[in-house]
Amino acid sequence: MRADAQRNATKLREAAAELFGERGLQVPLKEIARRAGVSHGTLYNLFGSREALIDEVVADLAAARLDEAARTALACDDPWSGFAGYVYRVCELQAVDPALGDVLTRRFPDASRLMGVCDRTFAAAAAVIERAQRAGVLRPDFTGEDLVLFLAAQAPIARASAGSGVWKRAVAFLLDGLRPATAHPLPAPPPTTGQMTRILTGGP
Amino acid sequence: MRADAQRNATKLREAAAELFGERGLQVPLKEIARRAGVSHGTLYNLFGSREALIDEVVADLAAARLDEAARTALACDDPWSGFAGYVYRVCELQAVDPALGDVLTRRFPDASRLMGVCDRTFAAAAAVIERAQRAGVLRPDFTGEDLVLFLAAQAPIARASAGSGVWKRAVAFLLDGLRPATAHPLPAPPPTTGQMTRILTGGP
DNA sequence: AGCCAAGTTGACCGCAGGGTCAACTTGCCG
DNA sequence: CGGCAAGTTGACCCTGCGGTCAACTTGGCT
Repeated sequence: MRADAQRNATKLREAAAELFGERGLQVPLKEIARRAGVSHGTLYNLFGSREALIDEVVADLAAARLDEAARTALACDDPWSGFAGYVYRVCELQAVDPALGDVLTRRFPDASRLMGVCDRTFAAAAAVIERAQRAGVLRPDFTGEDLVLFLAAQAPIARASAGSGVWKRAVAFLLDGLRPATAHPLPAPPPTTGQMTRILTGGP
Repeated sequence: MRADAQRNATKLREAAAELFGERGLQVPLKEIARRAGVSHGTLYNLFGSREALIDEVVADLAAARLDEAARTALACDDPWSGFAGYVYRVCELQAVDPALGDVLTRRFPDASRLMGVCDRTFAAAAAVIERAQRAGVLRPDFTGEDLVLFLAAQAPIARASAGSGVWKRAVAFLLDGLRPATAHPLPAPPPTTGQMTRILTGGP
């Protein structure tokens, strides 16, 4: 790869990181090219597709943050605090960085590394949940799918209320509903992972 | 108004009701015209704008359903059952009819009658909440704004999970978090109505 | 320095959406 | 039944998106 191509790729990665972070993963590619100061043709030449760019720019950063949240949660002595802190933290990440909100929704199935991050995060969330449930501090009928659906639903509100922290209230209401002592029977069976995916992607 | 214009307006209203109900209020106007079997020019000629069409087609129906839900809630002897049933009912309306989901989000500020429905619904929700709080069965720090934000966040999930009823789980978790006995202090002050509106519209 | 492959550019295509309007058709009244 | 206003049509404009590619520029090797 020639030096100028290297430079352009770097500029594009930087611009993409900025715009993804500001406005989510669906920002127009031409706008990324514009901010990077190169032609959009160059972007297509160097990356080929939005998914490839996402994989290069977002996947590692998202993985680092989400993995760290899971690690912190599991390292917490109190399983409930670990779980509650995890939910707050992931919501906060979504509030601060719109790109992270798009990770969990699986709206970019061709970004393979990102899908890997998504899968790992789902497994981590399940572990955090299970630990709390084994400790008897989290209602046993709450599933990983429930949590992901909650996070996905909150994402837009978290983004829009990043400054005021209003999203924290929704998390608090949820958490108060997840303690075993307060649990009432649920009106519907838990969604399968496939159902969850279909609901998230909006597809059939 | 000439007879053929009358007929076309009726066909357009029917087609709009169908498509709004199937796919929400942002359905392309040209598609409505296509389903009605008329030119899109006729649609613009007869209604002038999407908002006007919405006001004619959706506002009354939405008002009827939402008002009925509120009436039922207030007529319920048990304030908690009234409140809980109201939340379920509104979510169900959103699940069954995507157009209703778009009503609460205030995404069509120029549809004045629809905004009126929105305001009345907000007031009704506040009344349902207040009654339950006065009876001591609903935590006192839960506000109408909180409920609207919840409903707006759930709307896409309710739509996508209309068949399976998975959305009911989210409602159930919320309700279990709203009983006074289980309430923990909230991590953020309640949003003002203005904040809520800004969050819903995504705008500044 | 000279050359050529590597890289860049921006015009261009297709598509979809909102919106307009001159030319046409047609309901309806005298 | 004739004629005109009312109404309809679809071609057309604009914007903005993803994506392609021939023509140009330039890095860097010999």
